[in-house]
Amino acid sequence: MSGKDREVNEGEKAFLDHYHPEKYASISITVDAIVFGVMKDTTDNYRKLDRQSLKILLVKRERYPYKDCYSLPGGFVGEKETFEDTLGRVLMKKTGLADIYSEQLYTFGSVERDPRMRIVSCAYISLVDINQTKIEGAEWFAIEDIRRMELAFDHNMIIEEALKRLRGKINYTDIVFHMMPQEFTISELQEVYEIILGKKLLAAAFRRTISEKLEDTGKMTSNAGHRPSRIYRYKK
Amino acid sequence: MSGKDREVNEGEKAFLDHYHPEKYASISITVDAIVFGVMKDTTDNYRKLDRQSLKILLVKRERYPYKDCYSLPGGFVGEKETFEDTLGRVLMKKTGLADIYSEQLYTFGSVERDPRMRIVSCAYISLVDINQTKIEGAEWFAIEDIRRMELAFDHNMIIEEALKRLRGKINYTDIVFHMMPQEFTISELQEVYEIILGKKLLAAAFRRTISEKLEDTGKMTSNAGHRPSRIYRYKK
DNA sequence: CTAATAGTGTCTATTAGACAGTATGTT
DNA sequence: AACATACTGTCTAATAGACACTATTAG
Repeated sequence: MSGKDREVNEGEKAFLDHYHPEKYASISITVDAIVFGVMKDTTDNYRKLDRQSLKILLVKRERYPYKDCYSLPGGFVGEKETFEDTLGRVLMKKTGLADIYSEQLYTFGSVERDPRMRIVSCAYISLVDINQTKIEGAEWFAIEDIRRMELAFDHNMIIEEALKRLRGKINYTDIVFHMMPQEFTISELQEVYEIILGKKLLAAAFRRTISEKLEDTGKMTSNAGHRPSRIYRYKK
Repeated sequence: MSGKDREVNEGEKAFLDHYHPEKYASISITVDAIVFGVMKDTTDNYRKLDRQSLKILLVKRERYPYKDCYSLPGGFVGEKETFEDTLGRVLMKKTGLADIYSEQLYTFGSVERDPRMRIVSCAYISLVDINQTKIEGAEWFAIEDIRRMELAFDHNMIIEEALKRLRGKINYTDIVFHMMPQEFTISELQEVYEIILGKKLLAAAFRRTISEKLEDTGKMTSNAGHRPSRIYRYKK
């Protein structure tokens, strides 16, 4: 039983007519997005595979506070706006992204996290296939580089929490595929798992377990300087 | 880099001096608690074990909106109050509980979830050992009964989400033990798992896997009308 | 003795880890 | 040929499911 379509009795109606929201605590809410993507870093050695790295989209703040610092893309939730609407609006405006996979991460509400006033951040994790998207106004940063930067607010901490969540979910969900290109090799996929989990996996075991989620495209890689690889897509 | 102790330059200082929070969107935040506990329902048959059931604490609303409806215990977050502080304050006031295990569940932010104004709910799951606590002002309800009730706001839905989270975490964390009495039998523990997972488990397998988390108290049950059971406590 | 639960033993099926060994492109 | 990667086969270890079997109490 929730909201709009509910029947309201006389007593409640009278109560609502005299309710003054202005007199309650003034806390603002922002939605911040941790947008993850996987990027290929091309190598010079013709024989070696391109290594991939996990990246996050950051924007440079144009205003105070933390002017000129990098931060997660985010913005204030409007009074008639759902978190998801805010997320979509903010991502479009600050990064140029539209319609990407997102899920709520956690809500950060410590009192002093923003110097302006009490601002609570509802953080969302978003995953994109970097190849399919054109970014405007934001830049991709590798996790290792971000760890050496001082981001605005508590955003360094938020990113670490996001990584933990990714790591926790990768083995019992199919979220990784939101970051993968349409077609990929098992080795590429394995490398993404390894980056997120922070450890090497055994190729044989990985192939066995992952293969049930994959569909053979019939294509093969070429000009790799070594044995070609089957190209797969995510099944279902 | 976050909040209070940060060095602030001249430009940012000037900006903050002229910042007026009042002119931004007015959204209120509540913290709502889903307090879970396990209760023994005594049987008449001297031979049968007492069955247990999973319960949630609800309070009857004394004010509009949803006056006289049952709802989750909750309350508004003060401007200088963390979510955890609000949670503690609200739980103490509405249920008499203090210092109980809690973790953030999810933040519910749909626009129409409260008829008064835009109110966002940051929901927390709390787990208590019912035997150790005295409840004042709230009542325990079995899940099955709650499913047949119409709770205030979107609280029915929030409870379902909380159950999903419990179910998801029970197998890779030790959270259940927050709901268990200090000492318990493996059968009792197994029943709690079964209630949360909504399915029967095989006793032999359950004993094997759970035993590493348990410590024998040396005590046994008695007067049970059947073979006595070892009594354990949670190890570590 | 019987009902009801406690607790063990064991066979099987499934899955993960380890790792050797084979396959196949490019230069 | 040699390098780098792709891919397969197989042995082993660990774990979960199934289920029969034994143990122990109160009445």
